[in-house]
Amino acid sequence: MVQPVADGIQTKRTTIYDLAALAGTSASAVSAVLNGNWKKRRISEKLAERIRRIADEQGYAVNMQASALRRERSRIVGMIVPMYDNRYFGSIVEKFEQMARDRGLFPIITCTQRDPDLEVQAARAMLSYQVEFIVATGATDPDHISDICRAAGIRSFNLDLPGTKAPSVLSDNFGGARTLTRQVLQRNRDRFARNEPLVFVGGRAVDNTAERIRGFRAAHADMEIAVREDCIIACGYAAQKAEQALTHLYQTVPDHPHGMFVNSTISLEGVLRWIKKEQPDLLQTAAIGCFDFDPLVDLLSENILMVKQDVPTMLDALWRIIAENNTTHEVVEIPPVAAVS
Amino acid sequence: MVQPVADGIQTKRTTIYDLAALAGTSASAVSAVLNGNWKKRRISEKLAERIRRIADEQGYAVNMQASALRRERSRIVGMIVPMYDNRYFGSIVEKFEQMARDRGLFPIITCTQRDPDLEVQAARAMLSYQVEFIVATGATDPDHISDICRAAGIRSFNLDLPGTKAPSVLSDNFGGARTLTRQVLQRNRDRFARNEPLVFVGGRAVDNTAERIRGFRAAHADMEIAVREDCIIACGYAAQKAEQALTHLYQTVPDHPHGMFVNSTISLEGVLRWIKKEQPDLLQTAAIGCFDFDPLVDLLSENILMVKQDVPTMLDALWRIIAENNTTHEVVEIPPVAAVS
DNA sequence: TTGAAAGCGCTAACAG
DNA sequence: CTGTTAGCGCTTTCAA
Repeated sequence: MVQPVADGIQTKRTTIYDLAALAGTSASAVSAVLNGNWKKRRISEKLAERIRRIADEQGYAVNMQASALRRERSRIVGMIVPMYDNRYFGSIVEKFEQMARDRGLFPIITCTQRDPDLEVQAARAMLSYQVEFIVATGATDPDHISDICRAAGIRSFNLDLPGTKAPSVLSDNFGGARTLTRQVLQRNRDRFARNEPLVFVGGRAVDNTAERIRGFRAAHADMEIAVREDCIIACGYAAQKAEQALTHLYQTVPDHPHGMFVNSTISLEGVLRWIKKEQPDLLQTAAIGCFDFDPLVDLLSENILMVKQDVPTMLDALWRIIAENNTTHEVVEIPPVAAVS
Repeated sequence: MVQPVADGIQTKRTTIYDLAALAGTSASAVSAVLNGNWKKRRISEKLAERIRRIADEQGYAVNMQASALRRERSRIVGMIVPMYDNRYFGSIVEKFEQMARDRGLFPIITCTQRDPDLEVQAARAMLSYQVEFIVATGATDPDHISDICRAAGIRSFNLDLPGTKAPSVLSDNFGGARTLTRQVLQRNRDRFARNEPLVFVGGRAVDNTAERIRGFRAAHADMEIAVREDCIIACGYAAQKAEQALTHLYQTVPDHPHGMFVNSTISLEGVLRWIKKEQPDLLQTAAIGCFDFDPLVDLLSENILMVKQDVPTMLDALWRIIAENNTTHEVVEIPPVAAVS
């Protein structure tokens, strides 16, 4: 049954039938041995050893498509992620992959460019490949993904952005933003003798950003500084949007504040571009807070304070919920950790 | 055949047999219609339409495990990538995914942490899931992956780092490094009146880094500046390694040069940390070149010149080679693009 | 102790 | 124009 070989390349893959023929036994024995449940079948140690040796020699690899079809279990787990343009999602993916592999699962990750259609398409593709569950990370429409999964009878989980139709694990955006805002206000007061509110830049005024704005307000209240409503700008995450927003703000609002709360490193990129072009000394005259972490930013200025979302703890919580397997749609909020230089 | 439903969750997935029963036709008709080759089978437009409607109503999704098993074609393609800690690999993955989807393929990406064992393990896992080919990106041992793939009868390709047993697409490391080095030397001469060689920091002294060192030397020769052999430090990519290397260099080599060629943004992170701690005015007294791009670095200083590897062109070349399907192990070198502020 | 056989869901050849 | 059937590689009963 071993197929013709040309130039060292097998045209057909080795199957358990090939191994069975080579070992003078049956496919079912080979299957049992290779799956480690041969003690249950009381296969002789000798046969087991021979089968293993031959499988090794042939470089045999089980066909998971066939195995999954028969078992009705793919061992594949899916994760949807928006982009790879920052450390945050990068570390989420790295850690998720590793934790999945540690559990004997095969992770497939798709990056959907913050595009709702692509998210849905990706979820459907994953379902076609029989994933056991989907983690929707930072999805623009998590509930839609939950609906699709539910219709297919598989579970889904939300990470980073919450939904109402599946359990969610996210940062404590309110608490994190409140602490960060307070630190920045304090530093402006102590170091720059500025007792003024901050500008808020970046994100979409729902979900996480709404929570962060709430924390932003609470911190101002804590320090008895009035929020400037005309300086809360949820212009989206893109760097260019943030840059444009600031250009516009500084043109139209002459008595603007100087310190800022920036909603992500991506938005910060735009903010810094604008600073470089229009207000090059701003980093020496006011503090900035960033709800996100990048080590390069840390080197840019002493006056940019950051919080880092606690990815390891978030993923521990996620996998705990996955393992628990109950049907409540709990929301778990993980405090970010300070990353102040 | 439609299974019991509890709480809106189907316990069993809909199959083409369910659809066939619902439509009063056969599974093969359903299959043909859903695969778009129903004109070949001359199925009536009316039946086709009914089948499509019912499939839609049921939220049917083909089981790719079964389909792949039968077709002996998975439509899955694999990519191995080292880490998600920089923009370069991030953009490679984003673009690869998109190009795979555009071709009706399903990309699975695994991040292997620059760990040779993990690379092999990942390749084997992908083969078990019947990938049609594997792209090994920045692999520590590309030829090992090629061997494994060859034994399984599937093709492999190298990206970013070359191998001898599969086609390779990489940056023109020699040319890129030569140009970048020349620019930095020139800027040191023009702006800082320094006519001295550069320190080379980061990477492993093989493959790409060896080529870059060659370009580094060539540029020095071009400008008639003698290379300082004791200042070529291929200490690995990690930020901390670069930081330690510089600390050591400046302690042991008192007459060191000031300008630098840094081999990646990750190494640059360490270099900048060292600068901040030990030589905070260095960015005002010498230029630095970085073989890699990050928009945040661009904001850090006017005196850091970068080249950006040309990911779109590299991936176009990669997919061209994949499509060509011939057996030569060509090496394609793509010039990086300037990203000088 | 072991092997034969059924069947997971799908596709394609073949037979109407 | 359409349905029946065999079989992809594997796992798991069942029978010996």
